[in-house]
Amino acid sequence: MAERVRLIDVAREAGTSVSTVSRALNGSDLISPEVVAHVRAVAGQLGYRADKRAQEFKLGRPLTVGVTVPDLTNPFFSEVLKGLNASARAGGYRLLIGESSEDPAEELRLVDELVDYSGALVLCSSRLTRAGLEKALAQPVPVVCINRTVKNAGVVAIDYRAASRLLLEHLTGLGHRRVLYVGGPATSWSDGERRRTLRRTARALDVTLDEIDGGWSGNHGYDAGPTVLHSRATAVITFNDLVGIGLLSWMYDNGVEVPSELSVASYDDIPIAAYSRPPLTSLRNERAKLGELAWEQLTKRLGGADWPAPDLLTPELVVRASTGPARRRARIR
Amino acid sequence: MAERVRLIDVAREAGTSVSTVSRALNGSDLISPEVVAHVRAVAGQLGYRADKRAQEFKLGRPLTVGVTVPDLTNPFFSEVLKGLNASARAGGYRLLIGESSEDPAEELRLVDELVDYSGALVLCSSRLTRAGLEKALAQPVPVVCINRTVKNAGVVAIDYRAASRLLLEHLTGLGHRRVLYVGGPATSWSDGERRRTLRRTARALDVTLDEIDGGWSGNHGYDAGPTVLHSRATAVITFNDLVGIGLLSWMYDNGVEVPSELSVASYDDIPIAAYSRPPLTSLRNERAKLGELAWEQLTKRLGGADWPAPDLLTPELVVRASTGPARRRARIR
DNA sequence: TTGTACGCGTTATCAG
DNA sequence: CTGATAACGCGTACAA
Repeated sequence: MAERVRLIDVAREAGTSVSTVSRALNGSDLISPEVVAHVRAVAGQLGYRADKRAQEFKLGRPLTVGVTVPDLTNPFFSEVLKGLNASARAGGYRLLIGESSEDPAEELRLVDELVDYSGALVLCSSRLTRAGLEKALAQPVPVVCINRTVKNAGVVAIDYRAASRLLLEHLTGLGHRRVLYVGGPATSWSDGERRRTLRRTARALDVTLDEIDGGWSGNHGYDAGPTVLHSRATAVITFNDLVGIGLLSWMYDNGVEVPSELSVASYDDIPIAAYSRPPLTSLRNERAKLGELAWEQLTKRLGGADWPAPDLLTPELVVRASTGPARRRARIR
Repeated sequence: MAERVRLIDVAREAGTSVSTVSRALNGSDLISPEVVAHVRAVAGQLGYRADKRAQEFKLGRPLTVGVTVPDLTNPFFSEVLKGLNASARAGGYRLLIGESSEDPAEELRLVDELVDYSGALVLCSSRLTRAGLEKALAQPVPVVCINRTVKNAGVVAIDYRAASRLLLEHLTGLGHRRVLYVGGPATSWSDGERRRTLRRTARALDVTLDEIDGGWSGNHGYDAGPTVLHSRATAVITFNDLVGIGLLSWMYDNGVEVPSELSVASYDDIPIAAYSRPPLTSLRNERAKLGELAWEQLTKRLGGADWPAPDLLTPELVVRASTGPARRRARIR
């Protein structure tokens, strides 16, 4: 374990001073080319590597963006992280991750902890209460919220109004008049938005909309099976594809034909949605782009500008075999 | 944006010195309780928060563990990250993430970059060549490899020998004598291990094993459909569940009955595997535990001990409906 | 028990 | 153009 080579070692070896070495290495403007070459040579020879931590410490805020997600294993967040990471990295920043386990209190602790090491924060699908969010925004670093609208912060979100309209219009176009929504986590803002926009659109389209609570995983969808079956809906919209696939699975296990007896559609269109039986009609959204836009907002803000207007991403309906014409259900159990 | 309160501000306000404040706050041994109380009170009142970066800078190595994964959206890695993150956090460390995009060169760059900010490194399913791995291990911080065996580093991996045996024994028990393996990414060590152990076990069980190349996503499985169908195998083992589900989907689209005409089994048993049609027979492994064990090895090592012996996790076969008795296929196209 | 002074590794300021 | 030197915010010998 060789001793770490420091700036002063290079200076000594090059027969000059630390300032010169620093300048030579950082490409300062006023310095003789020969010295630069010499210093660089010596540095290379000695295997010198600047201590990035010391640099950033000296320079000010850390080039790190702290991110919180409710659950690392949720494919939606994985892709957001992917996009955010790529952009941030391209901008010279690194990602410090925090997982709240869907727990608002934990999320607040995370924010409090991450901010100590971060120059900016991204809250992905924050589960914080309104009050909690206020506290988070009071941090001395810029904060962007993904899928959560809020004042005085960056906002990047899916346009759920458009999303819900696409879904319901598709279903009414197939003749469905009675739709059931299987919801997501109670703390999820986007679940609230989905419900709100669905209700509103349902009213406009004269569709009867019922709602039940759910969650975000396949289990939640599977467990909702009996309730769904006993409802009078001819079509179901699920919080996301995992729930949708779980529900499809229950229907299959219980001999309910999809889509002839029941249509199922969903939000997100994660890759696996194309491979369910039947393939799931879903709303494609650019999740990675959510992360990229979050980073864009951050850079602008870090550059001294005010927060840009919220970025709203309009999803696209991918129609697959899980939705079909409305028909009276053959069997009721 | 209030000015940041520093140690010296607290000292001034408390009418004492920085060292006293520092000691009081850090619970030093020799200091009068009253002073401690007083300092704490003042600090609290001023809303003092230690600059963690300065602390860590002063104290030495950063309390951060850098992690590389080939792809953030691969569910396998998500769960590893989840486990690692939870453990590391419990140990006072944070996770700095890096995604190599399945590119060995990029992974090496990542290692080189992350090490500047990390007190330890975890390479998850490293795609590095042997030489690249050598370089990575030459870093001045301890490195743990997940799903990759190597000398002079921590190693945590799935026991693929046991895994492959479980799979093949299950299939031979159903009468299959001709099995096809649909492989994963060429740079994947674990794909290599799966092949190696499958071959070896196939020989022992007198099973004919064929292999084709694939990848890690549903598309790879779907695209392998025609080749699989035209092979003479009665059972297929796929690199992972995503590939398996993609393959199932192709079989369905093309009217091939699973498992009556073809059995499909796979590695990993990600949650969605239970919801495919038919549900996928797969090898359950504790992915989160891989992360936890990696952290355990790291703490031991950071504590000054030698690297512990590699941790091998034995998977468990979850038999579902995608595997059944071998039968001559009804149709060949 | 407390305070002073120094150092962590770097960059920036200010003389020269 | 270059070299001392002062920070950045904190912990801790050493001295008192």
